[in-house]
Formats: sequence, structure tokens, C-alpha cells
Amino acid sequence: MNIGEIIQQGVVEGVKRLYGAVVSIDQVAISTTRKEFEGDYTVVTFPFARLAGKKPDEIAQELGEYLQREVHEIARFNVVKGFLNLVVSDHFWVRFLESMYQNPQYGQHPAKGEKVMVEYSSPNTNKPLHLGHIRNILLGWSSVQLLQAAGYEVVKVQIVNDRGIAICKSMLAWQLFANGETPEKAGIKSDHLVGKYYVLFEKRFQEEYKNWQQSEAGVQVYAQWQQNEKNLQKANKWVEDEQKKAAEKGNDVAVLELTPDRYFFKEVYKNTYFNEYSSLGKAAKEMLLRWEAGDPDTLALWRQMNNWVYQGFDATYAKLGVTFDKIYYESNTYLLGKDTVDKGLAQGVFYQKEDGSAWIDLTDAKLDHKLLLRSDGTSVYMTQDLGTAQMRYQDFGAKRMVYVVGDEQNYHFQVLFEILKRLGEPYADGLFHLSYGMVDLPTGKMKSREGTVVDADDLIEEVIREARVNSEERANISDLEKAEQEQIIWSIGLAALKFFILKVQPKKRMLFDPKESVDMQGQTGPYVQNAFVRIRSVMRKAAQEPQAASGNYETLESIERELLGQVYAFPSLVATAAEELDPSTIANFCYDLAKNYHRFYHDYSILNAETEGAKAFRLRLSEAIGHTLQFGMALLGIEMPEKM
RNA sequence: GGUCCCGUAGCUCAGCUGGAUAGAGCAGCUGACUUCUAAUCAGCAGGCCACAGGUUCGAAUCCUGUCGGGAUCACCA
Repeated sequence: MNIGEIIQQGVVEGVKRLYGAVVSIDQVAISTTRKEFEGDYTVVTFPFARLAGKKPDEIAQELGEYLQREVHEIARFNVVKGFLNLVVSDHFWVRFLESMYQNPQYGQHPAKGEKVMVEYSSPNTNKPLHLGHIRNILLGWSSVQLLQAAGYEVVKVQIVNDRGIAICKSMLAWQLFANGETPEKAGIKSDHLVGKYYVLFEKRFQEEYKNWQQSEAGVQVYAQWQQNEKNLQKANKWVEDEQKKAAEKGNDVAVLELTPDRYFFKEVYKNTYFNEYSSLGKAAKEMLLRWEAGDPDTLALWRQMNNWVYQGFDATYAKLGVTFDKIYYESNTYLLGKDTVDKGLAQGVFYQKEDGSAWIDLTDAKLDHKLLLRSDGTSVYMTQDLGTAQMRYQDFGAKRMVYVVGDEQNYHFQVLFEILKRLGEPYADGLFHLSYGMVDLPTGKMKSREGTVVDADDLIEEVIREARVNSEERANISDLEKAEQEQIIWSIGLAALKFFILKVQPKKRMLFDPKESVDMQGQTGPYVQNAFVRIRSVMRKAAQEPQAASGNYETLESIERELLGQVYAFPSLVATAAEELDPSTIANFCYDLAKNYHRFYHDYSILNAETEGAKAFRLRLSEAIGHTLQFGMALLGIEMPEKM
């Protein structure tokens, strides 16, 4: 039983003894005491006022006396306006510290014997990873660590979208314009080479489209469309909105060509043009058909380009320090799920229209009807996801699955989970969509086709560069081996980046300011690392001393109690964070703990403490905090250097 | 239009299972390195917690509505 529960239990008994009233344990509101008052934990006595027929202050006083007498962990108490502040005995804290300060695994929960699968990253293979993937990857990796710490066995998977029109665009552009260029010849990272041709395809397509817009056919199509009053209104509204946006950002409205026909060609007609008129579009679609037909040359090109992309991805994953246990490829899974549809039809969960298409009616769950199989019998995205879920369950038997996917797919996953539930799948109740908000840039939304993305590799390079500059300025590690220096610089740079992204609640949309992301002071990863480095430095010095400090420590300083309270709360925080899959709580915890430690470190001497007892205590406290910080940051995928 | 998410300091974010005077960081201004690493610490300044109702002894937190921002609602993935 932890101290919070002991207090709650004591209050329940106290209320019963003193007032003859029965309250349940979860009716006892308990929180950590605010800094400005003396105490570790605070009991709110307002809810008992009616039961006891007394004023909160009186109750607090009487309960305080009772607890001090009956619960030996409680040393003293004070009452402020109905709040009962309890001081936990120094003995309790010292004993707690004894029990854990040498445990580097403090925070790890015992094995549950349950398996969880986590799917994350899940990129397309037509271009390199960007900032959005980084948020996904970091959230995924951190979720894996959290679940493991909570005692689950975790399987890490990703599903790679290696087929479809997007990769065909890259392939086609490479075929048409590359003259056999390879990553080696061009001297660029292999996934960036593929991305280069994807962008080139878009560029050429835009040129082609622009020409067509000025052709007779283009002019005519627009003329016809704008005859409809409503269409024109929409277009004008778009122009207005865009102008307003541009003005707010201080962009030059004149260069943006914000006219009604731009709206039409950009927002309305582009897909139709691509599908019906564009020669490039046509060629890409033909390539997709050849791929589906299994044409050997097309497949060979497809394999080559995909391999380039995988090589590049692997390098990026390695830099970020993440791994996968199994990779699924859509080229293998895109036909899956038809069995599931058959099963659903047989069960009467799905229904069929006259044209042969299969559907499910989810209107009673406020989710509308959903297509599961096209009338020609081919799969859609949903079909595929049903099949993959099934396949993964067969592969690993995990009754819980976590999908790390952006929040634009909230609806999709709501539907997917509802369907699996109705099919009565054994894992249906363990499905979780870890939904995260989009990453915005100060300049606006990221669009890969318009080149406004932040590339993952560039970003990592930038943050490492910044770490290097900072490190060289300080010269704290300049006497180390070059390789060791590099390792430290990498850990600092990555800490800055990872912490910056993970400290924000996943479901919130976040603004990514490149300048702030490379900050290494204040509420940042390196700040937390620095607290650890200070601890390690003290430990190294202490280890050199002839005899270990020992002796009793009588009265804890309030900052020491606060630190112990934080460390004490850590394991249950890990459990909650794992249950809610929210790494931000861990990031904020690590920051708060580091902040308090920095303050403690500044205000009190450890090695030159007043007494041997105080010294021994503070060394242990430091070691405990060191372990907690290291374990906590590892949950975020952040390493802690010995020196920095 | 339906559904879902978000709105807290100039900026980026905590706090949200209801509790005391709403917290950090950045940016701005002051100060502290002969001392265990100053990637640190201390201080100043900065708030109708979008708005309006409701529930409650008590609301940033729960409920309803309004406004603002975003996502989504394909025989695309």
C-alpha cells in the first residue's frame, strides 16, 4: 500500500471513529501539499462537513489529531482553511530512499504476461521521412517503452505503403528524366533521390497542367464551371479567405495569383485533369496497372526504388534510435480482408447491395454506412485494415493493438474498431488509436508537393550542429576522445529534438518552431540531461573518497522531501502514462524533477554537507534521482550522457 | 450541414478523475561562477483560463449554448 492509500484509509477510519459516518476510500480527496504550506500531502475536509455536522476547520483539526496518533507514518499536521496538511515522518522517507536508491530499474513494473502490438511510422515509399513522421516515430517508440515499463510484452510493427499511384509517380519521373541516376552516382541519400523524382513529377505535372489551362479545352472547362452561380461564389470566397490569410502572414498578395480560376484549377479540377487529360497522369496510371498485372520490368524498377527508400529510412531510424520487430508491406496485404468481409456477411453484420458491394450500417453508433468491398469485388482501405488486424492477431496473438496514426484518421479508426467489435474479434476491446495532431510550422501547413516540408534528416542534422556549437563553446568535454565527444553531442542534439516534440500532449496540434526546437536551455531535453550530468559528476567525486559517508540524517529539508515525494510518485505515473499512452506526462515529470534537483544542487552542498549523515543521505538521494531521470528519459527514447 | 478535437501570459506549452493566491520555459529587464559542471540558480514584469449560462460549499477543470481555429464525412490510401 502506498502512502496516499495509507492516508486515505486512515481518513476513512477516522471519519468513522470520530463521526460515525461511512465514506468510501475514493471519496477521500488527497493531493500533494502546495509549496507555500508545510506538509507532504493534503486532505480536503469540505466533503465531510455535512456528514460530521461540523465546520471543515474543526474536522481537519480532529482528523489531524487522529491521524497523527493512529498512523505512524504521519509525524505532524497543520490546518489551513479546511485543508489538512500532513507531514510524513522523516523515517518513512529515509526508509523509502534506502529501499530504492540502488535500483536502476526503479519505475519498471512486473511482467503482466500480456502482449501489446504497437504500429508506428508507417510511411509511404515515394519520398523521405519528414517532420510529421518524426512526431509519429517518437510517439510510437515512447509508447513502446512505456508499455514495456508497465509490464507488457511489446511487438513493434510498421506497415509500409509501398504501392499505389504515389510510388508510380516517382518511378515514372525517374524513368523519364533521371538518365539512370543512382544514389551513388548523384551522391545523395537514397530515399532523397526517390523523393527528388517525386517532386520532379509534380513539377512537370504542374507545368503541363498550366499549359493546358490556357489551351482551348482548359478555358472552356472553366467557362462552363463558372456559369454556375454557386461555383463562382465559392471561388470568390476562397479568393477572399486566401487574401486574408496571406495578408496576416505578411505575404505579398500580388504574387500569389489569387483569382477564381486558380481556385477552380487547384481545388476543384486537379484530380479530374490528372485522371482524364494529363499525359503524365495517364502514364502513371498505366504504370500502376502494369504493376498490378505483374509486369517484370515495372516490378524490377519498383523494387529498386523501394530498396533505395528502405536504405534511407533505415539510416534515419538508426539515427533516431528506433527499431521494428516486423514490417508489413501493403503490396502483400492489400488484398487481405475479403475473408473477413465474407465472414461478416455470413454473420449478418454486413449487408450487400444489388451491385454486389458490401457495406456495414453503423448509423446506430452515429457512424453512417461504410463500404467494405467495391462492386467489382476489390478491396478498399478499410478492407485491408480489417485483414491486417486479423493477420497480425494470427502472427502474434496480441489482444491489444495500438495504432499510432495522425488525427485526420480518427473517423477511420472509430469505424474500424466498431466493425471489429461487431465481428466479435477477441482483440476488439484492446484496440487503441494513438491519435496525434498535425505539426504546424510558423510559415503554415506542411505540404510535400509544394516543398514546404521539414525533412527528417535535415532536421536531425540541424539539431546536432547546434549541439556541437554549444558543446564547443563550453569545452566541458573537449578532453575526451573524438568518438566519445561525438556520441555525447548526438545524445544532446537528439534530446533537444525528442523532448521538444514529446513534451506536448499527443492529441494537441503543435507548432514546430525550428529555432525553439534547437534550444538547449530552459524546459528542454539537455536541461534534464544536465541535472543527470551533475549527479554523475558528484558520484564520481564521491567514489574517489577513501571511505563512504554514513550516519543518520535527522531532519529533512523541505526541498529534499519534495524531491523524495516526486521520486515516490514515479512508478504510478509510469503506469498511468502507459495506460493513456501519453509520453508528455513523463517528459513534464522529468523536467520538474530536474528543475527541483538543480535548485537543490544550487542551494545545498552534497559532498560538503554539514554532517556525515546529511552527506550520505544526499548522495543516496542524488543517486535515486539519477536513476529516475535516466529511466524516465529512456521512456522518451532519450539517452543520458555522463558528461556534457 | 453532421461528427470529433482544440482555445490558458507577447510566443510555445503544463495544470483538466472539481479544491487553497492559475504554473513553467522562451522573449524583455536585474543579479549570482576562486565552490559538487553557469546547458545552472535567484529576482522583476507579464492572465476577464475565448464568451455566456448552469451544477456545486468550491469550476481553468464537469454540463449546455455561442464564437473562433482545425480535422473528417470517397466504390482514395
